[in-house]
Amino acid sequence: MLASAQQVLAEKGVEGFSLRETARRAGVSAAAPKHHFADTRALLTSLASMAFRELANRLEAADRSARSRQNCIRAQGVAYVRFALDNPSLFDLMWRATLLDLDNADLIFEKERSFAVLDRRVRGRQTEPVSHTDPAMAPTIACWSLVHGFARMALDGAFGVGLKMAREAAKTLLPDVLDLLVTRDLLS
Amino acid sequence: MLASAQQVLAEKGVEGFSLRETARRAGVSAAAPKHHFADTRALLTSLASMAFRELANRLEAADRSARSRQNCIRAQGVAYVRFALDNPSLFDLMWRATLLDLDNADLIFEKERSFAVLDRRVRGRQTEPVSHTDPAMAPTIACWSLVHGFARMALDGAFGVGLKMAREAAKTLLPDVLDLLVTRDLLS
DNA sequence: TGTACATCAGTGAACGCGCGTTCACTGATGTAC
DNA sequence: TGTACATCAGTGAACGCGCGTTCACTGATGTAC
Repeated sequence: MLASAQQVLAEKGVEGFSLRETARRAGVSAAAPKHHFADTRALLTSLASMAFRELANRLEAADRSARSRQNCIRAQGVAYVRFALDNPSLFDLMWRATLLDLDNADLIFEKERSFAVLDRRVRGRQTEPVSHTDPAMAPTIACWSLVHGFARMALDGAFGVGLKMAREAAKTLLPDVLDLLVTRDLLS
Repeated sequence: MLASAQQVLAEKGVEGFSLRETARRAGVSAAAPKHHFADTRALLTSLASMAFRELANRLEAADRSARSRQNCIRAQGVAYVRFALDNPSLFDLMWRATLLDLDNADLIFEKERSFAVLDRRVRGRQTEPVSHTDPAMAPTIACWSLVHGFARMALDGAFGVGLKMAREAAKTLLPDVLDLLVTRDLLS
């Protein structure tokens, strides 16, 4: 069921997603999904949770792959954008608040985990986790915003239409952008 | 017609938008819009063009309102996020490549104009405009990404669900984030 | 100044579409005694 | 070991919904002569 849903999402995008198509893909009648998911929202929330889990894992792996703090942050940025470009529809879904059950414990947990990976590297381990809106979070928010905005713009065709051009632009542009970020030469 | 469309978009969001509802709002039959717009895409593209024009105007006004380069950039960032939070659905639409006619001359012109306002201030007037994917654009891309990402996350509920909380978070968090950007102390 | 005609925004009924959802049902699997 | 019953995923037909689109039409406005 979840596998079919992922297929449909990847092919049709968030807009084109439907329970019926998912059931069809799973080779099952239109009414069958009701036995497993109350509604589309519940199903999509499951997918989003899985996506955040995968993202957190990738960020952690990237973080482990580098030594210096700067390189760790750089690696996380690259991993973040790659995840987005590898899973455009899923990445879309993860941020569509209106389609998800934001109170879902799993979703909250994995989302928070993703965020914590970057936060730990940016603000350091010494500081206790605080609310996202605490002024102390500004550096982490800034980093996340930068990378998130880059990923979104790439996906939305700001660097050329189509995934292929987005990937190309990311390859040539993202390293420079991250360099500016970590070397603090953003505005020279 | 365009005014009704804007109303419907604001109320129902990009997903809930429909030609029929727009016609209803305009007090006109369902078939009437066909005389003015070939399809939904054409209508939405018009709305997006207007939105980019407005955004460009606001960025220009913000830029004029400050003196130093740092303050100009800061002001543009605030104006960008305010525009997004003032027009959530419209801001959504502006970046929905699948729903727009990306070849539309008006749309391209106004989008490019918006981008140029920031670029002129970040890279300076001396440099000729180049392709968005040129490595020389990295500083502008970085700034735009940061602000764009912040706006998107605020709208997507990363700082709390609902527009009210998003606005509050923007008020307390954005100045700090922009400070980090313009003082180059992003990673201390 | 008057007549004939073209243009064109809007009408209202009808169409097929895919959607989520309902409902009584079937049939396999597991469990209590 | 065998029988009776509960559970539950899946069926397939039917429902109403809002959607975009079509079609022949009406009626006002503008224009050529």
